[in-house]
Amino acid sequence: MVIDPPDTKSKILDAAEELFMEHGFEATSLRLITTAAAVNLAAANYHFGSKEELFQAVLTRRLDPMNLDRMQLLSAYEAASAGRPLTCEKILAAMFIPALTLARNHERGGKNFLRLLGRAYADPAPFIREFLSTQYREMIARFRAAFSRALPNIPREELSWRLHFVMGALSFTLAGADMLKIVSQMNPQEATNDELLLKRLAPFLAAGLRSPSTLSPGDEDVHYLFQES
Amino acid sequence: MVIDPPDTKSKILDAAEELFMEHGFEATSLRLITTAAAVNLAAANYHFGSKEELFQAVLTRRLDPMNLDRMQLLSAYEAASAGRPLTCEKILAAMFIPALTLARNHERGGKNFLRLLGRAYADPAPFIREFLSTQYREMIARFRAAFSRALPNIPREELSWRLHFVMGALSFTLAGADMLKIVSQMNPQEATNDELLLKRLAPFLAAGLRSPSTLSPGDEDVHYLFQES
DNA sequence: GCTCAATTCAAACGAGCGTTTGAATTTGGT
DNA sequence: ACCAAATTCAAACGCTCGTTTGAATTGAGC
Repeated sequence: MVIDPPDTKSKILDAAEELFMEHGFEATSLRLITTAAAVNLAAANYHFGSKEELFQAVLTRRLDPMNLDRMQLLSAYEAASAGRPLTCEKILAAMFIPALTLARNHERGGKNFLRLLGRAYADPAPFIREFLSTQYREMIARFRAAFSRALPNIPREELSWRLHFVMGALSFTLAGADMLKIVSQMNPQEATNDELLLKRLAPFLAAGLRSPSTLSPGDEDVHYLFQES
Repeated sequence: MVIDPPDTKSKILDAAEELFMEHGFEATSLRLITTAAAVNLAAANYHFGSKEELFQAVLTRRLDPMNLDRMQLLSAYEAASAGRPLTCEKILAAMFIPALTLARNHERGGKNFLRLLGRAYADPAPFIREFLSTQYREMIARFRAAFSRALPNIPREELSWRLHFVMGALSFTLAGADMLKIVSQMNPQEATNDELLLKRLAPFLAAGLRSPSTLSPGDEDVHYLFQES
C-alpha cells in the first residue's frame, strides 16, 4: 500500500486547520499558512479563492461528515427503538459520539478541529455566522424533534432554550480545556481524556433536560432567583 | 446636576468596548476606535500603552466590580443561612444576578459587555487567557467551595467538571443570542429578556449539578454512551 | 502671567496583510 | 512529441496595521 504525497490543496487545508485553531481566523495570515504547508503563497488564493473561503473549506471538510454521522446515528437509534421515544441519554449519545470519533481521529486535525469549531461559534464575523447557521440547521432540527418526543412535558420554547444550553456546554467543553485551568487545577491526564469528559457531561445535561419545566402553570418556585437575599 | 464631559480616556474605553464587542480583538483597529471616540489616534497609546493593554482595561472596568459583587452576594447568602449549606439555586443566583445587573446597566456597555466577555473566553491569545485566568481565580475558588458544601456527595473532580459545564453554558448563553438563530426561530421578544433566560438556565443547571455522581462505585449505567446502538 | 508638566495633534515609520499578475513549469490527452 | 490546460512561482500592488515622534496646545500652581 503506497501513500501518495498529499497534493497542494490538502497541504494547505491541513496547515490552515492547525494554524486557525492555534491563533484564530484574523490572527492567522495566508503567509503563515502557505509557509507551514511548504507551498507558494498564491496557491491559497488559486485553490480556494480567498481567505474566507479557505476557512469555510477547513470547517466543511470535517463538519459535513460529522453532522451526517450524527443524523444517521440518531436514525439508527430511532429505528432500533421500535417507535418508543428515545431517552435523553441516547439522543445526547447521537450528538456526542460522532464528535468524539472526530476527536479521536488523529490522522490529521482531530481534536484540534473541535477547538477551532468552538471558537467559530463565538466569532461575530457575519460570514462565519451564516456559514455555521446553514451547516447546522438540518441537524439541529432533527435533534430538536427527537428531544421533543423524549420530553413531551417540556413546552416547546423551553425545550429550545435547553437545547441551546446543551449546545453551549458541549461546544464550550469541546472547544478546549483552557477554561479548566481557570476553574480548577484539573488532573491533566484526566483533562485530555475526552471519553471520560463526555461521560460526565452527558448525565449532567440529561438531568437538566429532564428537570420539570419552570414554565408549568402554578410553578412559583422560580422566583427565588430574583428576590433579594 | 451637571454631567461633565467625558474625558479622553473614558471616550476611548467606551468606543473600544463597543467595537471590540462587535468585531473582536484582532478585527478592531485603533484607528476605528479613536475615530469613533473622536480623539486623536495617538491618544490610545498615550493613555493605555498598547492595544492589548487597552483591551485589558476594557475588560477590567466591568469585570472587577462584577466579580466583587458575586463574592459579596455569596457571602451575604452564606451569612443568612446560619451555617446550613446553600442550595445550588442560591449559589447560582449569586453568580447570575451580578451578571444580570451588569447587563441591565445600559448607561453604557451593559449587555454588550457580556457578549465581549463570552468571546474572550474562547479567544486563544495568551495575553487574554492569562488575564482572564487571574481575574477569575479568586471568584471561582469561592464558588467551588460553596458548591462543595452544597453537594457533599459529589466527588471533588466531578464537581470541577460540573462547574466547568456551568461556566460554559452561562458564558455561551450570555455571549449572545446568535446561536439561538441556529437552534431555533426563537421568539425575539423572549430572546432579549435576560431575566427569563436565566430563570430557565438556573433550574437546568441546578438539576445537572444535583444529579447522582457517575463516578460513584458500582455505578455501571454510564457506559450506555459508548456501546453501539 | 509665567512655567512646566500633561495632553493633544498631524505626520510618518516600518511591517505585514490579502490579493493579483504574468511568466515559468508541470501535467494529461492525442 | 506536441499542445493546451492546470498549476506553481517570484514579484509586486495597494492598503491598513500598531506604534513612535516631536512639535503644538492646554491647564493648574505659583
